[in-house]
Amino acid sequence: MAVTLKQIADVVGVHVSVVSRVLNDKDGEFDYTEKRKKAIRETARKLGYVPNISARSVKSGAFGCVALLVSSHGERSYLPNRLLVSMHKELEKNEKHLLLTKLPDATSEDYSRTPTVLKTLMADGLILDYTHHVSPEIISRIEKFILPKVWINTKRETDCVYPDNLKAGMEATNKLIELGHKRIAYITDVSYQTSKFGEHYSISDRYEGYARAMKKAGLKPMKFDGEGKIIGKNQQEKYFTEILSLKNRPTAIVLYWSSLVPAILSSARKIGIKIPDELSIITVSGCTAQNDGLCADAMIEPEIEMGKESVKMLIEKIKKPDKQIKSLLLNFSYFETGTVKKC
Amino acid sequence: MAVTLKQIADVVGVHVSVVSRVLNDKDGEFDYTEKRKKAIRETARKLGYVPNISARSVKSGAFGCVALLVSSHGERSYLPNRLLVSMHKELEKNEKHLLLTKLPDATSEDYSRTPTVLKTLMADGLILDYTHHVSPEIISRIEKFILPKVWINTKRETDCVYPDNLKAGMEATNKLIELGHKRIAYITDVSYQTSKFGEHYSISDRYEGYARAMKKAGLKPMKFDGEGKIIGKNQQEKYFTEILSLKNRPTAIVLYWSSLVPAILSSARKIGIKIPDELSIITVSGCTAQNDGLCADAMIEPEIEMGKESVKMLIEKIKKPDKQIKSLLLNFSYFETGTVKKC
DNA sequence: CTGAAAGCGCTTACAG
DNA sequence: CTGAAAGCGCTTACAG
Repeated sequence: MAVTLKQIADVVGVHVSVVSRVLNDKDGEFDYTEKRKKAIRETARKLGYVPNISARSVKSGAFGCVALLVSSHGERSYLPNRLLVSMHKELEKNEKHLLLTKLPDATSEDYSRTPTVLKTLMADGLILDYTHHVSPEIISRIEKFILPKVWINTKRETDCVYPDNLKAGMEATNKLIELGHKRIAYITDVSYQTSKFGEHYSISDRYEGYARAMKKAGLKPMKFDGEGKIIGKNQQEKYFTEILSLKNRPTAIVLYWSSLVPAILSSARKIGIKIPDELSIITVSGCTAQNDGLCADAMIEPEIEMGKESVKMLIEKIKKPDKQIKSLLLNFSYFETGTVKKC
Repeated sequence: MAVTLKQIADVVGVHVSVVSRVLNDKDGEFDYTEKRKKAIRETARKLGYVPNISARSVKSGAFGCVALLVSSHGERSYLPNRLLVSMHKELEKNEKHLLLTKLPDATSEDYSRTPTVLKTLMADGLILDYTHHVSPEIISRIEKFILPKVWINTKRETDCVYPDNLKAGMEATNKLIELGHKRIAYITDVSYQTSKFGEHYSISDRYEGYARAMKKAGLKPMKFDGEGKIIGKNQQEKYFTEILSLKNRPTAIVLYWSSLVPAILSSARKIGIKIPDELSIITVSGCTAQNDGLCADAMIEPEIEMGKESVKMLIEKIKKPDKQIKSLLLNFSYFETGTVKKC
């Protein structure tokens, strides 16, 4: 079906090797006549020749491709637009493509099925976008896999790029402390189910950052976690109404994730608590939330940097597969919408 | 570096063909002894054999891979999490991988550089995630490219899967009309820059849906588009304050995209307009906004369906490359947060 | 019933 | 200076 070098060679009346060299501009040391080169190039164009990358790979031993393996939970997975775009940008500089693969889901029955990228040679390296929800079997299979790899969004000593969630929790809290707040609550993401394979490191780290900042300022942590239960969408407003009706209600809130912002806002509105005058809010969220209508100040995940840095680290590892690289921590940025004020 | 069939064959003392057949379970018609088969399998495991997919592709002529080409604008591009995940899910059923490529950006200097996927055979088909910001040269090069392709998120007669933006605009408007609203405003996304290569079809279609619904109800359209100018983040609140202070101010708003929700909410709050009692809001947004803290009722883009249906269509086209398939329109869903009320 | 050989499309070291 | 041949890793039709 597809046109091959051989077909061009037959039409022009030369050997495939000549065609290959001319089309790849490797004719530097060869003195093919301009006429012949032109004939080859034109025939290639006329026939609609497109080189077959597989054949090239077999020779070169490289794939020109990096695979991103993403852990997921049902329809959700940590795969933000900005992360992908910045990975792509950095890969482009290195003339590599991006292959996307979802890791088997903890909620699915086949949660230890090995994905094809881990059973086949099809990339030069792996980026593991690992939040949680991945079975220990798969993790160990990944670790044993021959290709160079870099982890993102998880906490590892080496070969890893991840956001500094502890610092983010600390910064958000300090910001509120500096504005004079004393009763600062930390609210976990009660809308989201934890995994049977454990929690994401950000859950403990963000809280830990908050707790340290509070302790350092001599303040008592106030943590609300719904007692570990998941609170459905239509119960969330009630949940916050209870918190905001407490005798010593918090004057400021640090929120694990922005999913609960609507519930807090509408609850505050109904009770008659004005934001930011009577209640300050800082949440954590992703880059796109800034364009998608987020209504609270937020610590924004360093998705762009994570994409870029992980690719750079992987390229380095592809060049020197045995080298262990010290992990890289990334800072969050701050997004202002006006939900934070002096106490 | 990587282990090959030959190495296994040498260790076990058989021919490569035997190894290939045993490891691929193609030994049905062959009567290799259990002992030999076991030796081959164990050696493969011990050496850490992983088949090279390129070599396989060269033989089979197929790549087991579908490329997604995404148009983009700077760091932005239409690449929602749910779209990717659902594509991946459907591709997995067909044992294909997903290759991600960004199309050259209208804002970059090399906006007509052909991406490698369009110069090389590396996939069995293409999905074109085309919003706008792509140069006409590239579009025509895509159209000429030999592989089967399916377009998404754009309006084409055939080989295309796209959200019914006209209907979405109509439904949002009708919902407000049924609740008794008469002064319903349509507000464009004044925060977003249009492209030099034209607009996305959703811009005219959503408005057209709104306009038709208004007309049918005998109401006069009220369109606010900032006179075509881009309004920066710190000017948006003022923009809405002006609109909401008009003598005959709208009692309801249909919003092109959710990016402006924070500005509307805080503007309404300051003027003292209660939501939803005195102002109803319906916006349009993506799937993830539902988890990322969207604070307004919204028509949600059918990202999951678009991913699934586009892959199904492409698989069909890969089987029958010459077949033209009638385009598929998808419905938006409705996300309720409580910003809509009777007038 | 089994193994050796041909061939997929390409590139490049090597012989003439 | 040029062209034919070898070979990348794999699969499978074909000869013994």
